[in-house]
Amino acid sequence: MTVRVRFSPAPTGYLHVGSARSALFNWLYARRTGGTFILRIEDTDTDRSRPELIDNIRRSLEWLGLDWDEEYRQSDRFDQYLAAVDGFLERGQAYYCDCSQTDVRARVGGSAGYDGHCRDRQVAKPADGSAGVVVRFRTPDEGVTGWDDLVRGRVEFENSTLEDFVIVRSSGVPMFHVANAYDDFDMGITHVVRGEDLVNTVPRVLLLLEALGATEPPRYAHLPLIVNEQRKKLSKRRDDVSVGDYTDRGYLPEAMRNYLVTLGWGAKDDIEIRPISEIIERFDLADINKAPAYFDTRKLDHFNGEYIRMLDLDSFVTASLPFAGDVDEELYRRLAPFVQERIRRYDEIPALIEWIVAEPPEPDDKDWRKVMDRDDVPKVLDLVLERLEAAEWEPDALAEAVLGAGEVLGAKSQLPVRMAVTGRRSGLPLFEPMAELDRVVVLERIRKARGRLD
RNA sequence: GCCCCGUUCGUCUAGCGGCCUAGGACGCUGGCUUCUCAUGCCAGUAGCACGGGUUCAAAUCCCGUACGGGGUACCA
Repeated sequence: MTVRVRFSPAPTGYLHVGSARSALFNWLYARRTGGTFILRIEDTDTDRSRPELIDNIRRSLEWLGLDWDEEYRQSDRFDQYLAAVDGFLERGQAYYCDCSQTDVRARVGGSAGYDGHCRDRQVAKPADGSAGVVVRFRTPDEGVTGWDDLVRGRVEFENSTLEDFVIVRSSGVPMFHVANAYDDFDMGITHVVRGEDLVNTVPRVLLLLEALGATEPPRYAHLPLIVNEQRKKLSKRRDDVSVGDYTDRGYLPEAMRNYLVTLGWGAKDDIEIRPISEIIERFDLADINKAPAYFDTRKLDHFNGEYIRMLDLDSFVTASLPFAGDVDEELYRRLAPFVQERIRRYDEIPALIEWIVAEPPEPDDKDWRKVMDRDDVPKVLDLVLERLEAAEWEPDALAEAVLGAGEVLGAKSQLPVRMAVTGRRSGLPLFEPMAELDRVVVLERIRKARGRLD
């Protein structure tokens, strides 16, 4: 049996990390088994779907390196779903219902559900354009519907807890459950891999599948949710989680993808950071955890730093240059080796190089005092100034001039000079970048700092 | 309320009855390397939610409790 899996986003928002993880696990399973990975846009909610978001979702998947083999859009297939529903209607598996939502709520009480009011009322098929009539699927009153979930084991629902749910809106547009069941059947989906928030839709889809004549439903694997620090499902509103946000902040797709894999799954040999090919070799749906996982950006940052340091110089320069701001490319290339081992995200770059390509930042008061409030600092700066006037303008000579001054005076000289020239007490190695600056600029910065000491 | 589910270091995970005085990773702490910071390397820190069973033996199996989560739409 050839594996066929699908990632089925609704285009109602940007692709967020939870959905990305679902897509990733589907993709991994397809690639692992030599199966087919399908992208199916579930845009049956015509009010909420935003066509322009489809492109964003596709781009985010591409960014993550998740390539798909087939693509469908449910809005292209409404006719087929409706034809299937006609079959249900003819066979008495579904019926028209003209109850308003407020009527239903009044009868059923505050809690949700439907009381089957129209089951046998023989509500007529509405004439075109008439509002207020939906199609409901007739669910069994007894028995249980269950399945063996690849992640969670046996899950069962009492059919009595399932109300006759709506499958076609009064607008005539089919709803999620039918579209989902029809497509999984029609497309020969063998495994449904998605978030745990969808478990309770399975019995409905299973019933629909049966009504459709499917003899063998797909296997289901429900992934544990990715949660925020409050242990709640990641939400687009509360949490800053769209994949695009991460590309903007300078994360590498490989790092993001690798980190996402560790949420709910772990390789048996304890190696977390590894090439995607090795992950594909080892991945299996049966090994996925049941418990929710917290999306820890600190660990993501660590992964990203590791991936940044794995890059060769050319790749690093090409990838990070757009984040570096207004810099000459050749100059940036010379600084890049020092930058590369110091950052975990590309958006940290500007702060590291601003003293070289522009002006140093205004020093932090505490840092300034910590470095400069020493009796020997004025003497040190004076001597450094004197030696720098005459020094050959290249890194080794600059180091000798500055560090030598310290030795002569028996004082620390690197930190005060760093503070004077870069405006900070930490950062890139001092002398190589300093040699990129003009002598007059460096001398002026040191004199200015020296002036503040009197 | 009703339905479904989860629980191994602060966090992510390995573990699927003996190899576990529970392993790895992030974080944190300390050390070495070093022009600062960072990288790299080394060391340390901290956990099987609780209570009953089953078994010669339980983190691993069963039951209960507690806590947590998901769902409960003419969203998906």
